[in-house]
Amino acid sequence: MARYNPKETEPRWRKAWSEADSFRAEMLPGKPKYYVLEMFPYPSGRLHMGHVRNYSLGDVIARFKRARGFSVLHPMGWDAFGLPAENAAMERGVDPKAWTYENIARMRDELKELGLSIDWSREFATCDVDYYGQQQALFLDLFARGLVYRKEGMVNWDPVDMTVLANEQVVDGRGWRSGAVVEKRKLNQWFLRITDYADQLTDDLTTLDRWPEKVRVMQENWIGRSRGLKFAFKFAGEAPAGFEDGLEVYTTRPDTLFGASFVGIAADHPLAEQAAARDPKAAAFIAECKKGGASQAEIDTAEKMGFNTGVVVQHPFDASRTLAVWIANFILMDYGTGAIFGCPAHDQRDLDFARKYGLSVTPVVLPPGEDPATFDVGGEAYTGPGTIFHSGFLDGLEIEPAKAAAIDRIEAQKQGEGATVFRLRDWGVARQRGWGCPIPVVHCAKDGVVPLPKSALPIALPDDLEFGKPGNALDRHPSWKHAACPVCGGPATRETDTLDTLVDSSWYFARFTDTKSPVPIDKAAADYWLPVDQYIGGIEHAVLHLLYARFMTKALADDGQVSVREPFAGLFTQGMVTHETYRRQSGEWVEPKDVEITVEGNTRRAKLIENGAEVTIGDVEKMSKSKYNTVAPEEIFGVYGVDAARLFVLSDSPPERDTVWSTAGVQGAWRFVNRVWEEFDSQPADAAAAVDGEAALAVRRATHKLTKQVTEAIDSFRFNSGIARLYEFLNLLKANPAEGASPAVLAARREALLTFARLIGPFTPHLAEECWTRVGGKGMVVEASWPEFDPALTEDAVRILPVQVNGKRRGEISAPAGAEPAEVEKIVMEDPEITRHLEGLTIRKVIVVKDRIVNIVAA
RNA sequence: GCGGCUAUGGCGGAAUUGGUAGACGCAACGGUUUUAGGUACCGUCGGGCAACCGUGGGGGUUCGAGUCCCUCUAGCCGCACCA
Repeated sequence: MARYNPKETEPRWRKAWSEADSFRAEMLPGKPKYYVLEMFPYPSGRLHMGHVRNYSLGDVIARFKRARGFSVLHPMGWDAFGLPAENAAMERGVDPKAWTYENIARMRDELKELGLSIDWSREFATCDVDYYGQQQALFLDLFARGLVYRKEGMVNWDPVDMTVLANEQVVDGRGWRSGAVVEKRKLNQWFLRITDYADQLTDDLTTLDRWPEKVRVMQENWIGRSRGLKFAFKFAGEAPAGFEDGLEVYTTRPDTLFGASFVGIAADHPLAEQAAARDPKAAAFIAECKKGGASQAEIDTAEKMGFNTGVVVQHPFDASRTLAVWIANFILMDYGTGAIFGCPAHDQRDLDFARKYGLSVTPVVLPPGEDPATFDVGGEAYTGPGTIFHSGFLDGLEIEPAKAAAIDRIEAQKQGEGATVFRLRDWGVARQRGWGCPIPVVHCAKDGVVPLPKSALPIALPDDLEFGKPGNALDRHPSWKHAACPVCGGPATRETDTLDTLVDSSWYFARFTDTKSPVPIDKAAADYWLPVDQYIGGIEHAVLHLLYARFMTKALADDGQVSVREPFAGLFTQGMVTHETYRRQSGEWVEPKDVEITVEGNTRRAKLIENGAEVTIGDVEKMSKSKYNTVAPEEIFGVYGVDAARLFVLSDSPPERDTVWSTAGVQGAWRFVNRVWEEFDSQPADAAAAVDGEAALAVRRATHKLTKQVTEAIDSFRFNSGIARLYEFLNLLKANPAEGASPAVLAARREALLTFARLIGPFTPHLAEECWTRVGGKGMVVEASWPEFDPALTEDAVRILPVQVNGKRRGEISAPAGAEPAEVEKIVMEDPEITRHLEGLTIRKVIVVKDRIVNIVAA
């Protein structure tokens, strides 16, 4: 009996699938479709364990759905524009394009080695001129619909990457890739009107019932819809220049308007700038405010500070009441109108501010049960429910009706109106980079910004960009930017900004439905395949990519290019692959492969293989090059084969959780692979057909039960549980070996093995084929249908029922499946082991849960 | 601060969704094979001598709770002076 040899079998089966073109996706009208997509990789050049896990997860679903009769689309491509290529170019003087395509070639080989059921005929990279040319067409379509605009505005500038970033790409005040502290700069920028879709993007979250709750919540918070009132205060004296219509504020608590004691404006509010112009003290205060950091810790500890501008406004409901306008450091210019009214009694920040500057604090919401004569908020603002008081026409109302009444009154006075405000800002998409999709417009001295006609597309990147120094290589190219204006024919300058790479990934899933289409999206193909039925990727894209893709889909739907309004019907966010970290005594990181672990009792120790030096075992962390805790997939493939590696990453933890890579773990998977092969190899290929007898029936029942369990486990993303059932079943087969078995058992085993080979197909596809062939399966597993189970055979004929007395387990009995309570009770009462515990007790009640359990209540 | 999630043996995790807690794997321990073993195979494996006790702590509902309710604690993730 030969040991299983993955080095020989695995490439052979991959070749067989490839030759049979097994994974080509086809539009078959009579068949249900299923589109499985994993987030496409950035071609860094090396496959890591995170990729192995991500693509193995998707492959399980793809192979499973294919076997279940779906026409499956499971494509692969490359998110290939972006800064790493430019950095490599700058550091090593290589050409970004050549560097990227070399990386793609290497990673393609590694991915193919994983044995994924991918339709490689649909492969593309976002840096293919065909793809980004189509993206330029799409950009022009959005432009024509008024969803693209240019605006001079404050933008996030990453001084290291030397480019603008979207709000979503700034994390804790730092660039998401470079980690550099982001600066504010005033630039002329390209924006997509994602805020036009803010309502839909919020509302439609409720339709995404196969998305993780967590991601929906994160998106909802990011969009940050709030409903309230926008209105303008009239000035008590003469209105400052530019404020003839008053000072506009936004509030979600119009019900507390009578509790207002001041008006606050942001330090960069135009009115504050006016104050600074005439008063050096105001200017100094504003400068002080701007110094404050944006980090979490700094905001938490920042004290409320204010500066009274001397400007005074009138209360909208009582012109005799006036409110001073303060510049305050806790008000943000880019939310709402950059100005608020302060109601200290019912807002903690306003209260802190009022206490510091001795402003009045008037409660206007009376908590239930409080005495209006004595109620006082003290040091803590009251934000709970209650009845409005001290508030003129609002007195006696509850909060919600009071909000409505206040809005009605303001609207009647023509001072403002109910308003919805979003935290979401428009998406700044221009990047000052040379390795990206050029924006297809020109700047003409006579005609201004002119979009190019589609006939001019693609606007290809020049091949001789010079990336040796920082900054935009396109901008400094000697000739590329010179173009003719399509309107007047005169000389014009090409836009040298390129599109954010997140634009590339916001529609690639639609392009996969027809990668050869002469227009961006082939409507028929998109209508057949979209939406993506199961999308799989990391949680880190919960807001960025997933929000942009949703926006793009809605925009394209409104443009008639797709029919769906949501791109991803199901989303699964998988956990990371982690590993222990190791350090020398000197503090330097050490790679796992250089470390030997020894175990004494419950204590694990590590030392260097090289010289036995003591190594400190650190935390388990995400595999990363900087922590030296990576394990190279190709080395694992070389030792244990691809199937063992796939099996381990799928079996160890539930897919949504982080999984800890361990050599011992993959060895366990490897043992399973070998045990499976042994079992198939020991089965005579020509077993008899007769299937009866007790032992044979037991094997058959177990087979059908297994089929049911594995099917359900895959359907519900509980791959680790499904694999555990497969392990269990193998143990059972070993207990009923082929050697010396009756013809009936041999036949039952044959059925079991043919089923087993198909059930392991999604997890260990190569092993599945080898096993299937060994016991005479017809064709290949990838062509075979998923095994069906007979519900009648998934249940045991005889049930072991635990018997409890007063909730404590006192024994067990055997009863036929489906036995009636009376019948079961009779068996129980004949069991001396159980009745022993009932001596001297009176039976009050006997609870029999059919096929489950018996509980006797006695006293 | 707000929102979300999690807590089960030495470890990763199961538990038919209210019905035998600890499946399956890893580690450990014992054994067999082997010239040898960081191989393979077989066995043991929550705690306790036992009655019993055990799913982060406390309380509750129930014949019965890892699962439902209340409460507390710890940890993780996301967001945030958002008006």
